[in-house]
Amino acid sequence: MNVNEENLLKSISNDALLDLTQRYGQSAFGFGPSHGTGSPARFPLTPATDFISGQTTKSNESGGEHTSDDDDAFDSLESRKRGPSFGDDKPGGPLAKKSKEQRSLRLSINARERRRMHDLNDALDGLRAVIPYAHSPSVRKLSKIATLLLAKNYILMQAQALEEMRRLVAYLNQGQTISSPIPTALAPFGQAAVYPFSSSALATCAEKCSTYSGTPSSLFKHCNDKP
DNA sequence: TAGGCCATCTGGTCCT
DNA sequence: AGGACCAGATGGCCTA
Repeated sequence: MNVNEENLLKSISNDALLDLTQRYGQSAFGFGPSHGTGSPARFPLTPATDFISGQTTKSNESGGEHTSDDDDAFDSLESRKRGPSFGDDKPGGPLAKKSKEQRSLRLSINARERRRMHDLNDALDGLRAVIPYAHSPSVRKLSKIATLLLAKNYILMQAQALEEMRRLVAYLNQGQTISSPIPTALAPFGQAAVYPFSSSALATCAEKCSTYSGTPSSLFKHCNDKP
């Protein structure tokens, strides 16, 4: 992990997300209509390096293009692709000095580790799939750290929205038992003077973000504001 | 060209 | 003993 990522982790709630949004587009956390078809990518990618080509050219991208059945073959293939310092199957390489059994064991361990990392990447892909950000061919795939940080914030945001809804339901129930039902025209969204929360507070972060058209930095400030 | 991100290898540690 | 997990090292690819 590099210094920037450490800083991101230390300041997840504000600066980190600011940074991530700036890097991954203002439609990060964009809901509804903007989801996938929203604002243009903040990463002006050339056609040759867009998301699609990135997937195809990056042979080791998560998702795994090989199964565990061909691990051994893949192992030596990857070793060849990686270059001289990974001489596990080359004369003079680390494994060359070891016995055949040790080498076999090492290759087996490597394959297992590779499989484990592929599983981890599959899980991260699954997480990316449910995180609301611009899933667009022209937008770079979220990095691992960005995926985790955005997922965390998304969960916090959903929890906040849920809490708002609970408070709203509690308020409505209270109003029905104590006084007459609230007329439709006086629905909470239009009754800041009566309803304990402001209309802006009623709109969940998700709703706010879905209609937001400002800069990413102010978007996340917006979402982090307490009602 | 530097920096970010990634996949892989590797050795160590812990757990079953 | 074998497998899972982890962190460090390394090199490749891509972008600004």
